Amino acid sequence: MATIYDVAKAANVSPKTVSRVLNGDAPVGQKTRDAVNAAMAALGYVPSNAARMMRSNRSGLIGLITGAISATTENVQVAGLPELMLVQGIQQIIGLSGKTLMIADTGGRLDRVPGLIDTFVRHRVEGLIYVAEYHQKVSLPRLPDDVPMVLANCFDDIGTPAVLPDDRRGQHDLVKRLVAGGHERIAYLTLREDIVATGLRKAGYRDALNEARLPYDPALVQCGELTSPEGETQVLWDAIDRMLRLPVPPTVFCCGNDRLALKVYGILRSRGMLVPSEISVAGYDNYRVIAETLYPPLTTVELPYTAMGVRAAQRLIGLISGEGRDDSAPSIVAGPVHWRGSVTDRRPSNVSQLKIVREE
Amino acid sequence: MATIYDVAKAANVSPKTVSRVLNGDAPVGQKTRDAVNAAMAALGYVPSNAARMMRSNRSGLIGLITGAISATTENVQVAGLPELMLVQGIQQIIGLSGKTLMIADTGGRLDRVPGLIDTFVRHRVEGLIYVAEYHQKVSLPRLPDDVPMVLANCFDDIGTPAVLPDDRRGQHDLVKRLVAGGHERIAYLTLREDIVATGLRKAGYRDALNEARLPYDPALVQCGELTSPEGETQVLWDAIDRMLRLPVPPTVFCCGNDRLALKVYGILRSRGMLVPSEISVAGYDNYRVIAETLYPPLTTVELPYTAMGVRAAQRLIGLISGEGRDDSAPSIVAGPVHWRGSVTDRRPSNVSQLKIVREE
DNA sequence: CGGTGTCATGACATCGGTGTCATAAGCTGA
DNA sequence: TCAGCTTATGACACCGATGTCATGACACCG
Repeated sequence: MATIYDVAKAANVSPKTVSRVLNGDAPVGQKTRDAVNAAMAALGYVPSNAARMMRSNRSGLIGLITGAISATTENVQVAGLPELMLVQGIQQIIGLSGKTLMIADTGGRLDRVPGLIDTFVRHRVEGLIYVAEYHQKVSLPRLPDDVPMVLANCFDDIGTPAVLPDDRRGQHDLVKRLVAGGHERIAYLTLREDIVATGLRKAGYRDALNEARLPYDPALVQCGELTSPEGETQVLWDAIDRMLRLPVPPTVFCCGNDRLALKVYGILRSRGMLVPSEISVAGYDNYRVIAETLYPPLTTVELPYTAMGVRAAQRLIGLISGEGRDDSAPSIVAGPVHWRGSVTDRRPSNVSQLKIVREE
Repeated sequence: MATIYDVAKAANVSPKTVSRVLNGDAPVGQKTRDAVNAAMAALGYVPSNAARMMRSNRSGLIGLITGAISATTENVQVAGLPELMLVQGIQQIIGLSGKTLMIADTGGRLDRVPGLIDTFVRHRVEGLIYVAEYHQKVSLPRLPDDVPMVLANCFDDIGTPAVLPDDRRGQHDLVKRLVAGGHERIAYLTLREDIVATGLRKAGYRDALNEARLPYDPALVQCGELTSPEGETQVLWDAIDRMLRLPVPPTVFCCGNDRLALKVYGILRSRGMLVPSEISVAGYDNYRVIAETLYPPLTTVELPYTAMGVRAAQRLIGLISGEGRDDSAPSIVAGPVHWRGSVTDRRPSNVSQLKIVREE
């Protein structure tokens, strides 16, 4: 591969002049410039980032660690894929800043993280983003002091800058809208109890009930997910069965995520109940392949992954350029409710004052 | 950040000795070694890849270009997400080889590819993999001669090494199994006509019918997908309606992909037909979030993305180490049929001789 | 005891760019 | 006409590793 010396020789100038043409950091005569450009084209010259980096000490690299890619095989359960949109949001901002994103995947094994961090530090990344597969608490090995890090979709004990979804508000907004639509018996099939989002969303669910002065009935809140997929359908079936047999059964099932809602569709239909005319269903995530493809399309809350990615990248860029410590609280990003055909209002009501995204 | 000189000074040795401790390429006395290790730990020294690369001219980097990540927002239609498993398969092999994968995303815009390639060449990647979102023909800008490339899930005119899914055989295997299960009127709701896979799978469908000496009825093969999601449900509804009104209606619907099958579930059920007791449904892709979550779970053909990724990475590693031109034909990778509850056999039959993956 | 080989270590050049400084040419204005 | 400035260009050191070669200290062998 041609070097700057080859180009200099071919153009009959000094290497430094070639460098000046490349970087435009000092005036170069037109004739010289043309000669250099011609030589570069003829030799197919591409400057070496390694050499440039050595001198300038700026790699232009941002490291991204994620389990998102590998999450597709194992653990489909919890993770799903949409957190990749987080990566995409990060891409957008990093690309704009002229830096290059290096993505490394944990392959689902947390014990690989230290190795990946080491690789990144060897490459002298200017900053690091860690993306978790779902909202959770993490604890990562310490980095060298001069490598800033931002956590996306997760947080830790030691106040590392983080970007998180507003699960509490999301569930609240959805339930509030359901209440406005006349629903008073709102069932909630939650995700596993040990998941951070579950606690937050249950709180949001209660917030909305309280606001509307509706009673909270624990019988309407049940866990619909298992760690392993075996028997999950059965658990879900039983939970739904119990709730439908209540003296005053629910008129709508909120589900912990869209995948669960997909399952609930099947179960309700095989019980002969029509969605949405006899029973309404709502999800969470706005996992579009599911939510938009289901028949009828699914009302759900968007997990604002793209926006979170954008936010995380912006915070990192800020840390890199500002050099200042960023000790501020986690950024909490809320997503809109997507109102689709899987929910019907129980009575006419004026909902125009609500900020709801309406589709289709 | 500490350098090898800092470590050398702290340990009272020469930089070269530190280098020897790092690389183990020459014997170092035990006491010296301990002193060096202590100094490295104390300073938090991490060697610079850039400097190492300059000297050795080996970057240890593999470039990967994909639209897969960004495909999550736009174009959900065609792409779906599972091709990320391709990336995962690649990761596995590349990680094993001790090299580092740099992933760049096109953000859905093909015009960004040249820029991404340029960035990679600047980083002196040792090889490049291009991953397409679905089986298609591509035409990429020429690379410098010394950077080998492998295409995954796509192919080009000029014989670049490629790895492709065996769409023809996949559809053939599925239909063959359906026939063995007693189905004789097999409907096929295809993807868009302009997609490479559509032609291949239709051929596979006919292959299987021919083998079984079943007649081919064009009325049973209809396109069920549109470029835009608007009105797609209607098109699908009409196609299904036409086929169900035939004098001898189909007993099973094969769908172009699992997403389409999900839609078909909804449509069939809202027509009051039970899956699978009254009508069977099969998909394609083994998009697990859909196929395993649907109720009943979906029979489908696996698009062997992980295996394709592994294959592509292996071919690239071969090109890099062997230095030999690899002009061999594209690698065609077949995936198994996943037999699940969405299809029932029409009559008892011995299918034990078929190589079918049975689940659940 | 001197020659030869192995072990342990250091001096120095080198990879491909860029920052610093020097220098030469051309132009301006008193 | 010459000091003083700008423009255009080159010489050289340097970034942080590692390959090459040299050197000194021993050990072994005939």
